[in-house]
Amino acid sequence: MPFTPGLLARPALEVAPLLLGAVLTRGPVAVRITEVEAYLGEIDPGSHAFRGRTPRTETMFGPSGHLYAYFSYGMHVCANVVCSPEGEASAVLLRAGEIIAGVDEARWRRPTSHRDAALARGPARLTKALGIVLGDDGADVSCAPFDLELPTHSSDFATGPRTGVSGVGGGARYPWRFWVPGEASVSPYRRHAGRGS
DNA sequence: ACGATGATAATCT
DNA sequence: GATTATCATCGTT
Repeated sequence: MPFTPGLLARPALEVAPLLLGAVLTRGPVAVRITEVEAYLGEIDPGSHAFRGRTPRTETMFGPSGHLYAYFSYGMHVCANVVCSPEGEASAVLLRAGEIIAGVDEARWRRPTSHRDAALARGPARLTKALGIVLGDDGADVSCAPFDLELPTHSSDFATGPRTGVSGVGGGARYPWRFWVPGEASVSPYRRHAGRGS
């Protein structure tokens, strides 16, 4: 029994700090999570689920403990851990982590990364290093090839504005990014949120 | 170190 | 047809 499933059946804002320091395994590769973002679904303008249930966001409305994987910017896959009971769309985006097992495999998948600290620094890099693909959407994180180990006690963490979220959902209004201070694998803060003009 | 830009396709309007 | 929860690369300080 890797963890108590009930722990994830709570709002994303409560689950997010629990996932810092957690270890997510997929096959031979494992990462220790160091940076996440909370998305609260229908009340959150920055969430995919803000405008209700669609085919893409279906798993976000499903039971907690499953993976919400989506395709982004034409070439990237990002992964969330679904939170809250079934029917409530709430999830935590895995933004960065440190590879602690299967480093060789991760290096092979990410040949452009020349430092190990950058192997899983960024949401799309993390999924690439773990080998998560769009087909993993809806997978149970407690079943093979996945495994999730939550830390026994929560570690220190910092919070700040979410990255890459444009419009009302971004900025200081929703400081729902959580990270482990002083971690080399945490992505640098980007202030520029929107594009154009 | 930092900022601008192109790549590239699913999803939604 | 517009938008996007991004990354790598190339330019300038």
